[in-house]
Amino acid sequence: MAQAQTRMTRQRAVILEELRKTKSHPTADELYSIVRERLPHISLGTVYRNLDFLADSGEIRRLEAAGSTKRFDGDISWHQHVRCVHCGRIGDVMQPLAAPPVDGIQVCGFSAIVGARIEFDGVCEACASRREAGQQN
Amino acid sequence: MAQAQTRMTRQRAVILEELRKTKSHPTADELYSIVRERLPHISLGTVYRNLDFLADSGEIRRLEAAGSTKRFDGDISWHQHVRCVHCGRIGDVMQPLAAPPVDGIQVCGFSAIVGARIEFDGVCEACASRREAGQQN
DNA sequence: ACGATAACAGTAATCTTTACTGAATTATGG
DNA sequence: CCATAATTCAGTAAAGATTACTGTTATCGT
Repeated sequence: MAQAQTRMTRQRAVILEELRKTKSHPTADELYSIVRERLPHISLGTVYRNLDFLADSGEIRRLEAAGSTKRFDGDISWHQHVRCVHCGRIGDVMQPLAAPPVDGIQVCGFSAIVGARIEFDGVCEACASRREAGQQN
Repeated sequence: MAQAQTRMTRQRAVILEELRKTKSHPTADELYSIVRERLPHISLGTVYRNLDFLADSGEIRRLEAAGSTKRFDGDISWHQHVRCVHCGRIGDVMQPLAAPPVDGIQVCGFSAIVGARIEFDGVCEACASRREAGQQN
C-alpha cells in the first residue's frame, strides 16, 4: 500500500519526453508551451509540479544557474553550462572539465561545502548578431 | 551638456555605504530594510534602481548566483561564493582560486565565452543546526 | 541662487513560482 | 474486469520579486 507511489501519468511522461528531446534548457514556461502542443489542456502548475518531482527523483537536472528563471535539463550526465549574459539562454560545454576541488575550502558561517561547479558566461549567437546589427543591448 | 550625468544622491550614497558595510550579501529587499532605518521614506523601487545603477557602473557586484532572488556584494575584489542550498544565503570563499580557464572552450550556439567562475554549494550553520534539531528541511 | 533634468516616492503592473480546491486518473486487490 | 483509495490533475488564486510609470523633488553646473 504505502510503497513507492510513483505514477507515470501521461502528463508526466510527455513532460519528461519533451525535455529529453530538446537540446535547449527550457524554463518551466517554455516547456509549458512545448508540451501544450501535445496536451492542450495541461496547466502550468502541472508542469511546475512535475519538473520538481522529476528533479527530486533524479530523472532530470534542475539547473543551479544564475538568472531570474529556473531552467531544466533532460540530460543528467555530467557536463558544464554556459549562460548567455544577455538573454539567459544556456548551452552545454562538452569538454570534460574536472569538478573543482571542494576539500580544504572553509567559509566562515558555513558548516559544509557539498559541491561545486564551474559556470561560464558567454554571448549566444542570437544575441551576438542582434548586437552586430546595430541594436545595442 | 550631455556629459556623464551622474548624481550622487543621498539615497544612492546610503545604499552604497550600507552595502559595503555589511558582510552578508543582501537581496534588494533585505537592503531595503537596512537602508530604511536611515532613510525611512526611501522606496523599494529606488533601491532596485540604484543597485542596478551601481552594478552597471562597477561600484558593486551583482551576484550571478543561482537561486530565485538576486543578491549584491559591496566587495568587488575577486573572490568566490558559496551558496547555502537550503536558504540561499551566500558566503565568501577567501582562498584564492584560479579563475577557470576560458580558452579552448567552444559551445555550439555561442559565439564567445567571456568569463567563468566557480560556484560552491554548501550548508550554512543556521540551516545545519536547524536540521540537527530534528526539523527536517 | 537658478534652471534643466536626473533621480525620487509611491503605486501599479508584470513575471515567476507556489499553494489551494474539487475532479479525474491511476495502480492494485478482489 | 470492476471497485477502491488516494495521488495527480486542471484551473485558479495568491505570494514573492522585479520592473515600469507618473508627478514631484533635489542635485549640480553655471
